Amino acid sequence: MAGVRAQQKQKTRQALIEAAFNQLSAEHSFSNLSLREVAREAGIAPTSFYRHFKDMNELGLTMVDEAGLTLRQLMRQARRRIAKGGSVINTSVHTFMEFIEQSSNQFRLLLRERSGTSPAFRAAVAREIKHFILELAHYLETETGVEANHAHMQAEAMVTLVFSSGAEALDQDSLQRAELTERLKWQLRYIAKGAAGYAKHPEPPKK
Amino acid sequence: MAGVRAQQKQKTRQALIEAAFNQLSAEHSFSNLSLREVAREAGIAPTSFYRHFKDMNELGLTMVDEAGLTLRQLMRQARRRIAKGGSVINTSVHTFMEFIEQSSNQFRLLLRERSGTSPAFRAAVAREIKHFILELAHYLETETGVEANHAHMQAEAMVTLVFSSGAEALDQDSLQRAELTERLKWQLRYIAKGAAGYAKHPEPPKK
DNA sequence: AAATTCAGCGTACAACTGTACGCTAAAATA
DNA sequence: TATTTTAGCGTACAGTTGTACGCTGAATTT
Repeated sequence: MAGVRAQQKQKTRQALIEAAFNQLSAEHSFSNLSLREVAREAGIAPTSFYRHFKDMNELGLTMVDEAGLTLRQLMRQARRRIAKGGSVINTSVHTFMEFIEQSSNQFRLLLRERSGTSPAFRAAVAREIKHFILELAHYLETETGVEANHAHMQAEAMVTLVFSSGAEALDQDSLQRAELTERLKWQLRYIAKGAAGYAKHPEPPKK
Repeated sequence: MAGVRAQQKQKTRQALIEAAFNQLSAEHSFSNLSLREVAREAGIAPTSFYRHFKDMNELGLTMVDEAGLTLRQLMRQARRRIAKGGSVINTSVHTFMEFIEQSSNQFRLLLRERSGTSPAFRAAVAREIKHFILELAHYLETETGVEANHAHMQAEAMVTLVFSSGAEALDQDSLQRAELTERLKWQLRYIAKGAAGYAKHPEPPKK
């Protein structure tokens, strides 16, 4: 049983999602996408939209999930690179910038809806970012021996900076982007250095 | 010459601006305000709108300016408080949180349009934030003796964190807000501490 | 082979949008 | 006082939006 029917349905569902992502851009945000335009780009009649989503809102939440998935996959990749001996800051920043370059519209969605108009959206994005933060916090705690609460605040600050730089990077060419990345790394180092003083088992002063 | 005519014009112009700010909220962002609704709330006919602004866009830019002005006034106030002997971090954070509480819709505008769909808006917001950063950078440089470039990166990171926390604070009650503020202060301290190592005239190790 | 399910379509409608155009009355100017 | 200027209004229109409703034909189930 191939399930020809269900298979086709999945396909146009995906077409809708992709059409919506395509219409996101620097000039077009989710909240002013129209159901009709999305349907048009996906190649179906406006009314057929409802066979897949009850709402534009429901589409949007699905898109947030998808963007979150991409982000999590990237994180896993970063972890692998780090495990292979890459520097944490370098690898993470570099990986994140790849995300922005390759999936800019997915990032744009997360970025904008984080402070957007729909509470459900904001919550969904916050949840995705939380993953990010928790994972980093855990890493920092075990790896640098910083106290749990401090590790969490540190992770939070770092993720905030990375996201914010990502937002700036969206508008920039690769030269500016390289400078931006350098600055970001410095800023992350400030935090790492500043937070290092709060280790669980305070190590004896170096040397 | 009171200029009765011009005076009245200014008044309804301001009414338009305030109507627009009123319609901004957690659920309503600038890009989906409608000219007609704004005109309705301001108590004028839709077509009269054009006597004051060529565009909704032009209205929006005016609003960004106004929000920026509020922000700058607040900054000046913070500086006065600091000069009177307040701690820099405490005073700044506290002042900023006042801005968010008292002018949440102005802050919402800056927050959202920073990563919004109009390049002109993004530029305008960026300009306002730049003021903020430059001023802080200058303060850090002269006051803590950190090297200029580092001072700027440090200021940038701090402003980013403050803004980001402000965004979160918008959704929260005063208890959560208090916790958030505490966390933010820690994070700022990380940065201050971490960046302190890059002073222009490296001071001899303390004591 | 007959019956059921259902993705997609076309039509239709009411609500709302931005804005062109010309009028009016009051303020400003001459 | 006579003339000009202009903020604000009402009408009008074409375009777009979301979505209710009923149909169709092919895939699926019985």
